[in-house]
Amino acid sequence: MRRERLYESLASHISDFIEAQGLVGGDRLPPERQLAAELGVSRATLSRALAALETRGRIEVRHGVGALVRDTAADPGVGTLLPGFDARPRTEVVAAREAVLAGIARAAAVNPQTSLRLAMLADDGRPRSFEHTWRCVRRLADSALLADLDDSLAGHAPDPLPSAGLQAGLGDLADAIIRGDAAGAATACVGLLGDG
Amino acid sequence: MRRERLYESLASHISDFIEAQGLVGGDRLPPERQLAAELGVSRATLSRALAALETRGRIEVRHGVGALVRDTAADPGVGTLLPGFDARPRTEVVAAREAVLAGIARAAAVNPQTSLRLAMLADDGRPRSFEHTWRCVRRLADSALLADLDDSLAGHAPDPLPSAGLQAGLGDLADAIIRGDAAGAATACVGLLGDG
DNA sequence: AGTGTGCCAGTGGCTAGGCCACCTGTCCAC
DNA sequence: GTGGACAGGTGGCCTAGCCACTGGCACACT
Repeated sequence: MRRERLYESLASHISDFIEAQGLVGGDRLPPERQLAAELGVSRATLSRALAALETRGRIEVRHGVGALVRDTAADPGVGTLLPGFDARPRTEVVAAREAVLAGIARAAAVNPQTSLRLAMLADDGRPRSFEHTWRCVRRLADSALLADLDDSLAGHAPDPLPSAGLQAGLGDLADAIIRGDAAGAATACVGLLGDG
Repeated sequence: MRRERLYESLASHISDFIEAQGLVGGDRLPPERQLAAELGVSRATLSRALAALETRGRIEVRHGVGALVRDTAADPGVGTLLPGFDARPRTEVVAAREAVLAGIARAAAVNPQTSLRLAMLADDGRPRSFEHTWRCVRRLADSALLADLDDSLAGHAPDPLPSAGLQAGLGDLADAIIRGDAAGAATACVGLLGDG
């Protein structure tokens, strides 16, 4: 029943604009002054709309640079599963899941069991997948509670898309766990879900 | 380390203000014009800070009425999502809370805001308490979700008792955060709750 | 007395224009 | 080649103001 605020509907509009233009991670939106003129709103209002999109994790606004589209696996609708999570700023959910990932990695690194470590090694020539690696790490960590927390947060801070950076990160993670380096394993998880 | 935006630090400040004034659900904040004048910022910036607090669920802003404090108890939080903590092995709960602690410490270390760091320094001669230090760190981390997770787990992996080891650990934690060393801050949290 | 109606003061929403801080590329001196 | 100065473009923030919405009040009417 509450009237929608202009900058809120603007945020949706810009999100559609990103989609329509086929912009992907790293691409830049037009400058605020230009975009405001094109959309027929003041720069202040447009800026608030961009801020709203930033808390949703859709873009990243950098002083002196511009508004950058963030690479995100689109997962509309999952928010209804766990009401409350979707109201949280996306950066918080990402930080929380990364904290859980780090905890799982730490637990996996201190587990003396060795057989599972082998399954984590990269197949010859084939790139490491997040899903496969992570499944092995979770089993090695052997904590149902941490795994549940991971699942709860996964829908809202989803698995990262394959990329060169992800490959390197997964490699660091696997190496640290095989070495039994708990601190290194935890550190390797930071940034794994996307540059938060 | 990204410079913090004024309206973001303002949001934290106002959140503290709500706490300090003892405002509860339904209470009204001062009008924007007055609050902006008292805080020495423009009304536009203050309004953006209020918008940020609204997306965090801390307040609700109504056109023609004002900014109303929201009852945080009404938010079921994460605790209800993961029932049956008591049934989990204690080691798992401890590991999970330590993971959350590490995530909070990491977030605190990368927060460019400096004023809160000073409050974390040990009082002359008096031992550092876990409660006080941790309260400062959580504030610095500025993540409602991680704080909720911490609260949910705290009842089952309670705060540690004062000891020489705890003193050293808290010192390491504070030093790392003041240095802005995220990895060090996270590592300092391991073992803090006692090797249960 | 009860009821409805219009008004109005106070509130947030939004605009306009401007100055400043920040980033990045370029160009020049070394 | 390398490092520093510089300029253009960008977002951050401010001042000043008008508009839209809400809620309570006085006033009329029943």
